[in-house]
Amino acid sequence: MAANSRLTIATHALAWLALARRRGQEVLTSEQVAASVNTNPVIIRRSLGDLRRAGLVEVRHGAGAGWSLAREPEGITLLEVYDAVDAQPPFGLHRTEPNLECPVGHGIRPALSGVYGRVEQAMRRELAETSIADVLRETLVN
Amino acid sequence: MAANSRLTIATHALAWLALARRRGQEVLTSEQVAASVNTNPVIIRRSLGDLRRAGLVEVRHGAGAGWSLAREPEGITLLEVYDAVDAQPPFGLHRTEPNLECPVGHGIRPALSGVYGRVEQAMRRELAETSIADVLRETLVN
DNA sequence: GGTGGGTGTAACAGAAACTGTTGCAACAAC
DNA sequence: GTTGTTGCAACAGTTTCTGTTACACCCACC
Repeated sequence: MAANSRLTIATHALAWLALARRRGQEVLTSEQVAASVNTNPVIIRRSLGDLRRAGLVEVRHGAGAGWSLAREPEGITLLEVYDAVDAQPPFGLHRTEPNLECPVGHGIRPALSGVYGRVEQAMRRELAETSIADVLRETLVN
Repeated sequence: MAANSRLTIATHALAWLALARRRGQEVLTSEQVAASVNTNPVIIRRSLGDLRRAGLVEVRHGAGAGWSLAREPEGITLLEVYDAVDAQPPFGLHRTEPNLECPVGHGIRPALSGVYGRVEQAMRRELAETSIADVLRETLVN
């Protein structure tokens, strides 16, 4: 599968909004964000639409419209962004149901669900450690 | 993308090999494994081929051929299986290069690589905590 | 109250990845 | 040799994501 870049696009957009705000430009259009990410404005609207539904950004319509952060960048963690864009989980179970008459086929799905759940929890703990402000700081030193 | 089920298929095959061995049947054919996973034998050969290259299973050719574990199931961790099947990493960077003239576009890829690396390390630590024997034990209580 | 710049969303094309399938060469026990 | 099995290439089908076009809707501003 194509590597999932949704979290990357959304984080990029948020970091750019945070930097623009620090520079005094509160509102950016999807076209301005798209110019930094180097993609189509519709991709940005889809991504920022997810973030708006999660309460991370706000949108203004009409003339002079555009997007702005709904919260301080220090308070937005990558875990919230991850949940907002609902990227696919790292591992999937069997696509077709295994043979339930085999003892392994019968019990392996709940067993793996437990392992995969712990893995995802570890991932989430790590994502919660980093904020948009952290990403922006790291970005600007490069 | 379709959820990645490679780790699931490989782990299922290993658990089944471990159980069969405990029952006195050292060697299984790809068709016997496929019957438990409920898929095509070629899928199993591809998966077990990855595990063979990683030294986790052994194969015998000719008549009476088939697959067997190369190590004790207690000593095979899901991290080794994960590395053997090289599933895709959970997050991808931008598909097209961002605008390098924008300060965010310029520095965000190394910044995100750092975060994503820490997330993957957390995932790997968790995968290393579980062995095939653990999975089999959990499987048989369900 | 128009007007114009921008968002919201549907529809569709293209690319990429994975699964599943068929077919056949290679191989080794018997 | 015969037979059962792996190794692998080639291809179709499905799914998912990205990218693109098109158009309705919205609202600050004149």
